[in-house]
Amino acid sequence: MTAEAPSARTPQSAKTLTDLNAPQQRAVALPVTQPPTHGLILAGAGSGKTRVLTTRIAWLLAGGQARAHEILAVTFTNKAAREMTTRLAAQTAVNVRSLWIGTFHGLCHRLLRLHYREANLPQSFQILDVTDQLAAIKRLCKTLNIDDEKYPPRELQYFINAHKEKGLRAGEVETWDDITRKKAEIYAEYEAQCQREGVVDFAELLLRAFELLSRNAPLRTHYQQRFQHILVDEFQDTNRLQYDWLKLLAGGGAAMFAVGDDDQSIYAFRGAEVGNMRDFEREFAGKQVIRLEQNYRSHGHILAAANALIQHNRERLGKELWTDAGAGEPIRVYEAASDQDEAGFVVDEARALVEEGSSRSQIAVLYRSNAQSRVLEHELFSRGVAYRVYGGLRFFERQEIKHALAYLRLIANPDDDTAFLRVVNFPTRGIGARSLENLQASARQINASLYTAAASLSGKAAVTVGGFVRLIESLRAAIVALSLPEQIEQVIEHSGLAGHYQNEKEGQERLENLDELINAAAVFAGSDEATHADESGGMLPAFLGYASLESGERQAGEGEEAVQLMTVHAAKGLEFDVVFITGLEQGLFPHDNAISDARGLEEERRLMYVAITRARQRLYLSSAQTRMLHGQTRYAMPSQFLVELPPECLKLLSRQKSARSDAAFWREGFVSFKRPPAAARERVDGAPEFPGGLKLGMNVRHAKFGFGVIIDAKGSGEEARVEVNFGSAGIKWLALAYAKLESAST
DNA sequence: TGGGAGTGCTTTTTT
DNA sequence: AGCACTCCCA
Repeated sequence: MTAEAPSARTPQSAKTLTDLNAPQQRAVALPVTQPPTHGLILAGAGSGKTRVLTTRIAWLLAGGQARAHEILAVTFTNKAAREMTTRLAAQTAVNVRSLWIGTFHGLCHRLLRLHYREANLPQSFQILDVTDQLAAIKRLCKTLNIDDEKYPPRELQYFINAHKEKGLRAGEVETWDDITRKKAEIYAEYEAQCQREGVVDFAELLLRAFELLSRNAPLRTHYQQRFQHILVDEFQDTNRLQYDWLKLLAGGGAAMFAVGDDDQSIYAFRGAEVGNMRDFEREFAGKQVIRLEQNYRSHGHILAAANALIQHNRERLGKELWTDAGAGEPIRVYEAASDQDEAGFVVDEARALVEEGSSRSQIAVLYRSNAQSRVLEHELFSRGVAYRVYGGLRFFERQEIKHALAYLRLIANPDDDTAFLRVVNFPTRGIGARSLENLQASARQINASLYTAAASLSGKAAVTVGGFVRLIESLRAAIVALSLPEQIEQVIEHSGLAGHYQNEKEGQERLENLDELINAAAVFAGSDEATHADESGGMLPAFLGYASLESGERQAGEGEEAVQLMTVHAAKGLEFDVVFITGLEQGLFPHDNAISDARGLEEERRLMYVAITRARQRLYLSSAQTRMLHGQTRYAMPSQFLVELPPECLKLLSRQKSARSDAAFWREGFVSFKRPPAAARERVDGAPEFPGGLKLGMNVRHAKFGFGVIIDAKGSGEEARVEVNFGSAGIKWLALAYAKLESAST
């Protein structure tokens, strides 16, 4: 029961409820019962998912159904967590701070900070990000004398994380051959190293928190009784461990409210299990499945295309979006001769749109892989169109920031060998590989951290390495009484980082970033997050944790008046008036690596579904017959996804003027997805010729595989073989002596 | 110690 | 092609 007059807020809450459509209302007002009524909300793209989630929380609070501290809301990104908090603050008078809203990792981090002893961690434990983790693994391999040809550190990292995400410790790994057995051994050594150094990686945050609750009955009971309502966003992206963690927390009778869209599951490649949605349906008794299918974002043709496309997937829970907005404009399709031509087309259209009054920031250019951005950027740049690329280095990943943080980490936790090695000789202090090897050897001998070992050195190393230790000690003493931003400022100055970058040619920007770090610390110190975090262990460790979990803004400014360039993955959750989906070629989108197996292809199709549903009013689809990739020209057929779209939603654009009517025109365009385009002839000129008059890039026809494009060739005479891309029939090597290939160019 | 040359990789990515 | 990483030499 909420003590302070809920009646005062009820009218407002009732009003928000009437703003919703019927299924949204049902979801928001899912009754609070005992035993609990769980909700699985299948929320299609643009169906008001976040709104339902926050309104549900507001409804629970306003009606006195739940108290703030009984609510746990989990998201995947910090951005989503922030957005939920902001929206909620606008919707309810309850103090949003007393709710637990955060990412899986953020919440687990909080649990571990609060109960570090029970979790068997030092109070000052630090978080390893992906880069730190890889460095730690490389270092481990070196100490253990592991052949990094046979066991590449990256593979080991994947191996370790994949198992942690399934909830498996090194001892629980299924070993069926020597390689796996060895990897499991390294995994065990890695765990021991992390434990010794007092560091946890991202996956460990989750696994450790899970184990903490599953092994410690009093704690488990405490949290199970506390959280009566667990709400999860983007449920389709959860991995096994996250799902188990949720189940464990909900085990005491909490109501689960999971919102997700199986059709937008595009992270299986990194461990997300859509199957969790099916499992939820099976495992949570007393659940209600509610479908949100009304789309408030896109015009009709765009939605029709998305629906038609996704229907080619077999593994679905089933859902069909509809809108009461009109059909809108047809989807514009353009088949370019080359990637440069494609870029030219995009920029032509974008400029025209801007001239007609469109905002540049409402135009997004999407692509499957980052490598594709180069050509687009070049064209936008040379023709003076402002643009922003998403992706790339983020603030807390910058070299100078990581250096500064490493000093701070070492001050907070001297056992952090990763941090030690990062800055022991940066800026250079004459500590070379040789002295470090000696140091590592003596550290191993006395089973202590590098820092501890460094303190007991003698001889020349005592001067250099010992000097570094004394530097850290004096920094720690000097900053102990200072505020967080002052602490960081001191460390940057007296570690020698500032001096180093002042002398460096390109150091100016780095210095500015270091200033920005001080700024970020000041902002952090005044935030709610800091108040939460400071409950356990002081401001500095709290800030370091924040810096690891919140990698910071991408370079791109979201609202800026610039055309937005990003991968389809990065576009998930965003929407734009105008969207270009580029590079729709078989082998690129869907990507080669995914085409061969059905599950991979379905994920690619979901990716395409996500891309299409980003568009509000206008959607462009483009492909290129020729593309420079990895320094080589590649030829490809248009993507099979183009063929899977309903032709009546499409309009083919062409550089050539046609006397024919629009309708006849697109019809011909549609056919061209199945038959090699006539324009392909142009690119055959100049290509090397092979026996039988065939050339690279030529369109051919095969009795069984149908139409295709020659993309490579080997050998000559009787031995001559060509590689042909047959689109949806796949890519095949054919011996010219046997395969009857006929030229299909007219 | 730092830079230049040689080598290999290259889908998507948050925490 | 472009980038990150390693190795070797001055």
